[in-house]
Amino acid sequence: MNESHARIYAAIAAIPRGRVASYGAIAARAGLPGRARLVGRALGETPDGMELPWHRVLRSSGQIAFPVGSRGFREQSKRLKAEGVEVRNGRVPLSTFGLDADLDRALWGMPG
DNA sequence: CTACTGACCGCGA
DNA sequence: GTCGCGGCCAGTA
Repeated sequence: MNESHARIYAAIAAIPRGRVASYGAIAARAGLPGRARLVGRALGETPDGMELPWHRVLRSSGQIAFPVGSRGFREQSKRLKAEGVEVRNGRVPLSTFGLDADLDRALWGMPG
């Protein structure tokens, strides 16, 4: 656990229910542009017991990062559908469920 | 030190 | 839609 991880977790925790964000976007929101891989690593090291909407984090293509059919894949897919997010072939249409500019600003952007 | 790997990304063909 | 390539960087051998 370090500063970077803490900021990454905070950014993920801010994703609203029924919405998703990409690894790259989370990295950027955490003040770590270009460090998408670090986000993946941080998620893999999530402390036990920590509540985090990790299932709302996808690749920039909208694809679930886990191998199709794996435990993680099924779990993530299940959780997303459970909150109304459309998952087709392990992929989510970011144009519909991704954080658009307005919502993004309302969430993380600098409030006027 | 090099080499390889990994819940990634963007660009070009 | 597919491939390939370079970028990113922490961990491990």
